[in-house]
This record gives sequence, C-alpha cells and structure tokens, in this order.
Amino acid sequence: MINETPRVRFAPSPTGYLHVGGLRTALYNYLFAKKNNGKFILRIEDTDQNRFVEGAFENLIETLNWVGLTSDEGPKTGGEFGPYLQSKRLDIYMKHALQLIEEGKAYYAFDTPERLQTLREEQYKNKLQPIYDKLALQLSKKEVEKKLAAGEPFVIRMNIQPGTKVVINDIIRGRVEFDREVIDDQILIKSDGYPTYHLANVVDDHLMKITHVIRGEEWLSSTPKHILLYNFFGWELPEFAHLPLLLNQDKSKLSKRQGDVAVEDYKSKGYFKEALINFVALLGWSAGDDKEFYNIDELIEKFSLERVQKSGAVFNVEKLNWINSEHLKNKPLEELLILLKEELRISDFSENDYSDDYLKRVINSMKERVTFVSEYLVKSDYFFRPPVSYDENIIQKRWDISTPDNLNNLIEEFEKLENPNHSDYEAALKSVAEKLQIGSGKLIHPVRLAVSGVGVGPGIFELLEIVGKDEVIERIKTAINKIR
RNA sequence: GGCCCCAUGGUGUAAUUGGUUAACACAUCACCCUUUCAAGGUGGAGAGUACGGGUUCGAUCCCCGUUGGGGUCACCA
Repeated sequence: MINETPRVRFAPSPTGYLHVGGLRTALYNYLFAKKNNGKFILRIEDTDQNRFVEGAFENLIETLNWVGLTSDEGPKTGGEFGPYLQSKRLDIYMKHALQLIEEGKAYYAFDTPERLQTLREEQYKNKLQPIYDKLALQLSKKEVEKKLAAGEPFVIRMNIQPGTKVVINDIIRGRVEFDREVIDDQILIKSDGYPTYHLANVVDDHLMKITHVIRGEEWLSSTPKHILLYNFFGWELPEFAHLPLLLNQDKSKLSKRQGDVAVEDYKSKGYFKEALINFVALLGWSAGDDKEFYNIDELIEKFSLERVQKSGAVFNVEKLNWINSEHLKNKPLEELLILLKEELRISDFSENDYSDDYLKRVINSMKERVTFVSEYLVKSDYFFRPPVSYDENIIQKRWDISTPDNLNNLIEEFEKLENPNHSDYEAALKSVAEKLQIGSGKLIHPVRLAVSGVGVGPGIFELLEIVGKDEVIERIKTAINKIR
C-alpha cells in the first residue's frame, strides 16, 4: 500500500446541491491527492431511488468544476475503473452479495418493514440494542428457495458473528474500538435490488483501488460494518480518515435551517471560489503557522491529514467575508474589470457604456472598501449615475446657510481648470478656501455630498477626477438647487 | 437511551509531541493616519486551557473520572 500512488475519492449522493461540508471533504481529498501525486476520483452514490433529484448530478459536477476541484476520474471524466455512477453498477453489487451468501457471510431475509418496525419498538422498550434478530437465518435452504421462486421480496443482510472487537485505526482519530454486539446485520441489498451505501462503498472502494477513505465523521460509527465487509471479502483495508464536522453557530451539525449551506448560495452571493476554498480549508486544519491567506497551490503544498483537527468547527460567515475581501484586494485589475462588467451587465446601469479605463479607476478607488464586486454598484453607485438622493444625516452635519455661496465660488474656480487631475482639484479647492477664509473641510464635505450623495467613499479629489469636471460642476449645481 | 467522537478567549486555530507573561487571525473597543469612510498601524478587553482527581520537580500536552457538546443507531447517504 505504501508504494502505491494514493487514490482517494469524493463520493457524494446527488441531493440537489453541493453542501459546504461536502466541499470541505472534497477539498481535503483533492489536496491530499495533489500533495501526494495521487488521483482524485469522483463517484456518485445514487443508490437511493426515492431520493432521485432531476439534474442533481449534473449540478454537483458543475459546482465542483466551478470551485476548481476537478476529478482525475469520474462520471464525466471517465477512467479505467468505471462506471463511476453507482446506479450503473448494480450487477457488480449483486454479484458480490451473492458471493457472500455462498460463503455464509450473508443471507436472504424476507421480513416485512412492519415486523422490523415492531421489533425495534420492542427492543427499544426493553432497552435492548435495536438490531436485527436474525430470524431469517432459521429458514431452511429449501424454504428460502421456495420464497425466492415465488417472487417474494427479499433483502440481503450481512451475517455478523460474535467475536473480537472491531478496531479502526483512523489517521485523524487514532484507535477506535467497537464491540461486535452493537453491529447490526446490515442490509446490503435492498428489496428494490439496489445496494445500500455500506455494500456499494466498500465494493467500489476496493474495485477502484482507493487507498485512503477520507470522509465526514458521521461515517465513523458505521465504519465497523465496512471493515467487516472487507474482512468477509478478504480484501486489504484502505486507510481511514474521519474529518470533523462543520457546525452551526450553536454547534449542531451545519444545517440549512441556520443559514446558507449550499456552495451555490455562496456563489450567487458573490463569494470568490478562492475565498471559499481558503476559508473552508482552515475549518479543521492549519499548517501550524500564522498564515491565513492561501491560494490552492499553497494549500496543496502545505496540506497534511495529520494536522487535521479532531473537533468540529463552527462555520463563521464573518471570517469568510474577511477572507473574501482579502482575495478581492489581491485580484489582478483585469480580472476585477471583467467581474465588474458582468455585474453592470445585469444591473440597472446595463444600458450605459463605460470605458475600461474609467471602470479600472473606479475599481482601484473602491478596492479597499468593498467585500464583493457587487458592492461597487451599491456603495459607489455615484460612479454610474448622479445622486438620486442626499444622505439626510450628512446634510445635517455638513450643509449650512453658507454652503451654496461657498460652492458657487468653488464652481467658478473649477470652471477655469482644464482637464484637471486630483491635485488640480485640490489646489483649486484650497485656494477658494483661503479666499473665503474658511477651513477646506467646509468645502470638501459639501462637495462630496453634492457629487456622491453620501458622506463616505474614496479620497474626494480622486473621486472628482474620476467623475470628471463637467459632471462634477453639473452635480454641484443640482445639489445647490435640491438641498435647500 | 446504547455505542462512538470531541473539549484552548464569542469564532477559527498556535503552542519545539511536559518547561511560554498561553500566541495569531476574525469579530469587538480605543487611539494614530486620512478634514470622509475604508485599508493600514498601535494598543485594550477577552481563555489561567470545561471541571475534579492523579502521574511528574513541573502539565494545555500523559492517565482516570465527571460534566458538557456532537455524531450515530433506516430496505438514506
């Protein structure tokens, strides 16, 4: 096993969207594979017909591709161990289940769901372990054959015998033991002929030569069943690594009720895939140093399963926001330009035409002030249209009787300027302030309000330069009229 | 409830696998810088490492117990 190149898999069931917990699992698998020159395999676990969701599988792959976690082998990519869709491997599972029956390691059972239900209730009432009572094992071979021939619905169950404890050696958790008595005769093949997760994942992991099973902690308690199955088949065990769960603010398992849980949600809110990856990587893992800003290559370089935390991690959106703003600041101007144009295209300003040069100046001026690209349009809408209103609080604070006069003086001075840049505006404003014997703040703040409608934003002279002389003067005139 | 996992400030994590004034980041507060707001800088508050026992010259770190939280007990994954 040591000499083999690692092969890991992400094996989601297609429920309609990619859960951020799933994203983290996929990411750790991916990082582990890339770090160790291994293969990252995508396998779709669609063995529950009742939960079939139209388009879910395609959507899952699309989202995975969006974040950049592309698989080396998978349903769309192909590979020599396919098919990678479990619903297309039914005969394989059945064959293996029948083999176990042959060897007495599994058996047919014909119990009705009602009987199992009452059995469980009974056990619960008597405070017993709720496991199958092996009633079906009392059927003679003949009786079984008769029932099968009659077409009675059946399932196939594992036949777990008393014995020593089942031991898991988990990379993250160390040694974990389970008594056999608590392990149920798990159903392997359901009455619809489909396998359960337990059979399918063991058979596939073996056939696909998976070396490391890296999955969420919710699987830890069913791992003994899986280990027993490997034993039944006489197969070598993979390494196991059970990841800590992602949690809500109240520390319960991250769920839809308490916020966004789908990667698609974060995508549509304007989070960068780089930020999402960066953030989620740090939920349960750290390189051991103070570094918090990572791109995917740095993560691959630094990642190791040994440094994965054991305890669950709360998904803290505030930190995600911070990481997103960090990534935004680090994006090349050209990329932000493309993203801003896309935002504009779907905005109220889609009819307007802006030069790349203009947009680049807008981007730079607001870069430190936004967390999402979409915020350019809400925090600095004044770059795309004249103010539609003026912040009432700022009026109260910065606008008085003398303001219109002062601004008219300023307009006069601005009109003399030719193709002014920010320092020309500054010089002009300062000279007017001096002439009027007032502090420059008495001009700066009203001008900002007049031109932008708000009290916050980039440096005022830079702002004026971007908006442009004619438009600046126009807006000041309008403001003088509109603000008493 | 049985079984299993976990436990460092509000949150995410560090702490040469026993020797630190328990560190960093987010969030929060203040100040500096900008005549704005951010960003940046500086500083503050915030955990004596869930609690109680051990082991040890010495425990965040090792052992036991307690408590708390979580996961899991399906013909779902």
